[in-house]
Order: sequence, then structure tokens, then C-alpha cells
Amino acid sequence: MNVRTLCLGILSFQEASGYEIKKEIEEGQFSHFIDASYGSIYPALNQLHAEALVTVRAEEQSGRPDKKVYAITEAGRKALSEGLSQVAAKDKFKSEFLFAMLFQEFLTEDQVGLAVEKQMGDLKQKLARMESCRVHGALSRGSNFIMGYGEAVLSAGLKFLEQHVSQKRPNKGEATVSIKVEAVE
Amino acid sequence: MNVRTLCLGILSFQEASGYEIKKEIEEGQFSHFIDASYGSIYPALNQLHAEALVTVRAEEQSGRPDKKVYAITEAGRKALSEGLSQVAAKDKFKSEFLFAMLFQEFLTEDQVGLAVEKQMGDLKQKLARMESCRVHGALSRGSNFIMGYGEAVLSAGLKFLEQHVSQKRPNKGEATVSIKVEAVE
DNA sequence: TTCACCTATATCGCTTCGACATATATCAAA
DNA sequence: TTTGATATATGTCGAAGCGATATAGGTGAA
Repeated sequence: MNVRTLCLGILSFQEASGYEIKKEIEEGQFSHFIDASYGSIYPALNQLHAEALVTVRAEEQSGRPDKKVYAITEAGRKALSEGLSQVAAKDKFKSEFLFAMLFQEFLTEDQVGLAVEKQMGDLKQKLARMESCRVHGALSRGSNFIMGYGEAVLSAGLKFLEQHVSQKRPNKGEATVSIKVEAVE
Repeated sequence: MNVRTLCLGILSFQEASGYEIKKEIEEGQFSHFIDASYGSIYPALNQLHAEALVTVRAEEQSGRPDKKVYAITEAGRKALSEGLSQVAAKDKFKSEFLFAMLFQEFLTEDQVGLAVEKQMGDLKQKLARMESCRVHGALSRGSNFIMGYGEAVLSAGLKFLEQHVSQKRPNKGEATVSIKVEAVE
């Protein structure tokens, strides 16, 4: 599955600019299982437009560059449907955190502790993000499903780390690392 | 973190050829959280050799091309240590399965069912692979940690899907899709 | 004996990432 | 009050990496 199909998917929910698509990928309900950069989104949108799978409309803005709002066409919906019918590739999970943990002997105890705390913060942040997506309600069947799956998986990781930490440092009273979990929204 | 550091990490455990590194990535304890293709491994090894971070030794084989066995050097260990000290990037999780689930209305019920069964098979396979890594024992502190984390996360996903399936199809008696979970090893 | 799969290295086109460039608006802190 | 950070918005470009393919003989099952 490529970035073109990804854009079509998001546009099938609502029309949007490239910038808004990127934001949706970073902060929306997609955020925990897809990714794409500007360097692939903008070229993809141009391509889709050239293939008449989307339409564009320039929205004037004061000061900023014109916002180019894209909308999916009927041909675009058909292409999306075809893209989704392909057998899905296996999940890809890359974790530098786990890689580093595997080589603990190359790190100091502090470095390991810091890495674990950072990972816990990251997981909490993602969970909070999904929680806020839930609150904004009106979720489709598909939305509910992926949220449930995401919560299950992220919580399991967090729980494992919490157990590991409490097991390793019962009551050491050492300087605690404060992790800011920014409120999303 | 790039493929060079990845190769150094694997070579810090034992010397290996490019082919063996790829196998380790696909089937070893790394398999559920890292990935790399031949297209990046072979060039990476050449680069590492040019930088004297690894040594090469050609092992003759009957029939096949010579096996080029790489071993990490002291400079290589230092480079690995430096690579690991960098703050780890956030986990990257890409799931075409979840993307497709989000757009269920574009698919038939059969397609959705099939996708779910496939996902469950994939998860079971990964769990089995980790189980077999456990059996082969002699695991380091780091190994145990990442296995525990992996099992926690994969099991959580599987459990969620199992609940979803039993909820959706209590006793329909329809043609069941048989999923072959190949025994690893 | 055919066919699929395994060992083994390597390249190549294409996709995608990540960092940067450009331009303006807003808001908080020094 | 000026500086700096953050947000909106589009886009490019070099580098990294993927996935498929080429090559070539060995192994084992149908």
C-alpha cells in the first residue's frame, strides 16, 4: 500500500489539504498505525490529480499560501476500493527502543532507565491521543475496531514496562524522571 | 538508526554473512521489531568494511558463491556503542490490516473475515517464533526483556481479535477458513 | 524429472523519509 | 520590545531503504 491509497482513504472521509492530511496522520485516529511525510504526500496528491482521482480547489488565505483543498472523485473511490482489496502486507513494527534494550550491556544503568521512561511516556501519549479521538465521538464501526485494537496493544506494552520498573526499583528514592505527557487537544 | 548499526549489533553477537544476517532478522529474536532487505544489508556491509568497522573472511563453498563471513572489530564495537547512545526514535508501527479495517464499508463481509483470520495467523506465527527462541535458551537479560515485551504486545492483539471474532460469529457453522501456522524450526 | 525451495551475493528502479526552504501570523517570555 | 517558539501552508532534494530480479548450483519431494 502506497501513499496514494493512503491519501485517497483520508479524502474519502472528508476533503482536505496536504497539510491537513499530514496532521490527520500525525494526530488523528490513524496516528498509531500509519505514517507519511510531506515529501511523499505532496507528490502523491499531484499524481492523484493528474490521474483525475481527486479534484483541487484553491482556497485563498491572508498571508499564507493558498490552501489547496483536495476532494476524492468517483474514479478515486473506485481506485481506493481496488487498493483495499489487495491482500494486506504484514504489519511492520520497528522499535529502536527494543533494539537498544537488547544491547543493554553497551549502556549505563541510567541510560537504560531513561530509555524505559521515555518509552512509557510515548505509550501514554499515544493512548491519550486515542482517548481524545474517542471523546470526539461519532465513531464508525471501523473506527471503533481500530481504536480497540490499538488500545489493547499499547496498554499491554505499557503494563509490561510498569511491571518491569516496579520490579527493578521498588523504593529507591532516587531522582525521578518526570515525563510530561502533553494533553492532546 | 540505520542498517549499518543494525548489522553491527547482530555481528556483536556472532560473526555472520549477509545472508545469515538477513535470516536472523527474519526469523531470529529480532524478527518482530526490526527489518531490513538485501538491498540495504549488502551495501551496508561493504561500507562497514571500507570503514574498518568489520573484517571479512571468504569461506569457500562447493557449488555456491563464497560465503563472506563478517566479524566486528574494536572500532566497530565503539561505533555500535555510540549508535545505541543516541536517543531512540519513536516506535514505528505500520499496519495495512488496520487501515483496511477502517474502511470496512469498501469491502465485503467475506473479505473482512478473511483479513481478520490472516491477521490472527500472522500474530500466532510471530508468537510461535518467539516461543521457539525461548526454547533455544541461554537468553541474556536483554533478550528476556524484549521477548517479554513482544509476547505481551502480540498476545494482546491476538486476544482482541479472538474476542471480536467470537462476538461476531457465535455459532454460524459456515465454512471455516483454515489457517496454517507453520511451525518455526 | 520436474518443481519448489534453499544457500549465497548483488544490483537497480522506485518509493519514501527527513531535513530544509519560503513566507506570514500569533503569542509568550526575557 | 524584541526575540523565539509554534502554527499554517506548499514544496524540493539528497539519501536511505524496499522489493523484485538476476545468477547459479544444491536438495528433496511429488
